[in-house]
Amino acid sequence: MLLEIDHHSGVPIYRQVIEQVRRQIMAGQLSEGQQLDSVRELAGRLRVNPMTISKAYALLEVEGLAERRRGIGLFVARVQTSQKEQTKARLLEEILKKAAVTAVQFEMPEEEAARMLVDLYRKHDSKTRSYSNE
Amino acid sequence: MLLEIDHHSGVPIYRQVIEQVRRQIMAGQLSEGQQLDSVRELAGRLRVNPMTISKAYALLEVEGLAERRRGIGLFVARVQTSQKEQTKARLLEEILKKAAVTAVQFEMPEEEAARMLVDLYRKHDSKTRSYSNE
Amino acid sequence: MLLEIDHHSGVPIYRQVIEQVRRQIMAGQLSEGQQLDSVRELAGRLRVNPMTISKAYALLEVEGLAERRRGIGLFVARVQTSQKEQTKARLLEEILKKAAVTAVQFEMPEEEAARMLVDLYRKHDSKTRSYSNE
Amino acid sequence: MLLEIDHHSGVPIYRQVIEQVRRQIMAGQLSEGQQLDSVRELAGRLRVNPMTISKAYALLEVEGLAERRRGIGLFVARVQTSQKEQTKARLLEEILKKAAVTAVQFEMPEEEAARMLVDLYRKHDSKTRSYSNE
DNA sequence: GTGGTCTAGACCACA
DNA sequence: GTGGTCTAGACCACT
Repeated sequence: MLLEIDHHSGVPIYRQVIEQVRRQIMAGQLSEGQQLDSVRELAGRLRVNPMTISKAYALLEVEGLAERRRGIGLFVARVQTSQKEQTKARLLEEILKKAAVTAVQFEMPEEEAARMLVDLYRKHDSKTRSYSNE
Repeated sequence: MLLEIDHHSGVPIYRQVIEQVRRQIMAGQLSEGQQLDSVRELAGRLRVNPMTISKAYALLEVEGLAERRRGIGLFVARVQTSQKEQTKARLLEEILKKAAVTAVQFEMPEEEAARMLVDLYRKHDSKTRSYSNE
Repeated sequence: MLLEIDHHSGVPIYRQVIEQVRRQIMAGQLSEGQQLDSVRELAGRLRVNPMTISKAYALLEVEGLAERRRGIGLFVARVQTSQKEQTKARLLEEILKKAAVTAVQFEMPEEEAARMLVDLYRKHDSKTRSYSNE
Repeated sequence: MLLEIDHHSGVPIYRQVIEQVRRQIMAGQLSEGQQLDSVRELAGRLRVNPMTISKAYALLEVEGLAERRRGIGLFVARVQTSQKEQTKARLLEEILKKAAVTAVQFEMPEEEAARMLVDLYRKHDSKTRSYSNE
């Protein structure tokens, strides 16, 4: 489970954890039934207070994305594929819209914005693939 | 000076003000030397406490984007064009990168992401232009 | 953390706090990573409103001299030694220059100015040392 | 009458005016009976609001350093030599003390502080003399 | 426990 | 008229 915490972003740590776990579940990088890192392990690795992780996990459970199995740990819950697709589409549209609005406001031509997006896409894609080959 | 405050976003009001004024300065919608709305006027219009606006303005001054002239008001500061362009480019790249990463993670093909971006661009662009024609 | 506030100087309290904390950090009396007094504690001790202290701390953070760790407290940030030395040298030169200009303008001979400076230096130095021996 | 206003120092303009005129009177650069620049002229030259200069002049009059002759203008008042010397000594001690305290706090050796003071003294002195020869 | 944000309202200083 | 400062007190979020 790869998580990156930015201590200086102003975004609460527990939210960063939720956000990233949620994304990975949506993207299928964390699949149904898979066990999440234990609170202690994750807290130790990220060097944050265990209570913070515990809070994030509790909220993921409330959200229905994770299930607690007593005495064992937390597992990725079953999510309707349709709902998953819907959420993914919503998140994508949100972020693309922000990008579009910024480009319009700063007067970057649409072709240039699209080109830049594709460039960044390819750069990130190849990096990701090389990781998954390791 | 058009500002929109979302009281339910969780983002502090003063930060929303800073963010939007900063963007408008960068985009040239607020030009060098132009006077900003007075603290009291803006506070009245947005229905927030004057101190909240004052805090936002103070931080814009610290950031070097605005200059206070005592007893007169707050004015858009002189910003090096090169620095402005640099900041704009950085902001654009940041947001486009987030979009690209999301698209990769959710396995949306690059062409589709680019097409969606252009769609949203045009939609927002035409909306903006119709405003400025009013 | 020893701070002295002069309520009658006309200098805003939050600025006096910033100024003194900044100096102590520069002088190494507050060292990297050290925790500052909590907002409430300092406010109580100095008998001022917590918001006033909070404002000072927020600006120290903007200045890069302090780091907030949410829910924990404020800590002295890591400052490059070279930058620290530079700042100290600048501050010293500024104040010495003001003194020199005044002496020239009031036609006090250079030897007398230097002698007076050394006298005052020793007086203050011995006072400081006796404090630290308590 | 040479005055320099720093619009970014945070010190009120009228105080900067008072401060500098007072110093020049103390130093004898403005001598008893000499006429001060008119409010309009000085305001025009410094590019500040005439009311600001007017306020400064009024306070100099209250302080007894200047005398208003109706219909003519403002003149440097007669000041007891003893009082003048006293004020000069006080101002000098104040500024030298600040320098000494800073040097002690930043651990600059007294000899180095004294040497630096003398250097700055000579530099400023020679600059001043060359001006007065023009 | 920590700091952050906001309000309502007062008073000051500046131009 | 402008912005700056401070207070008292409430409520929130984070650890």
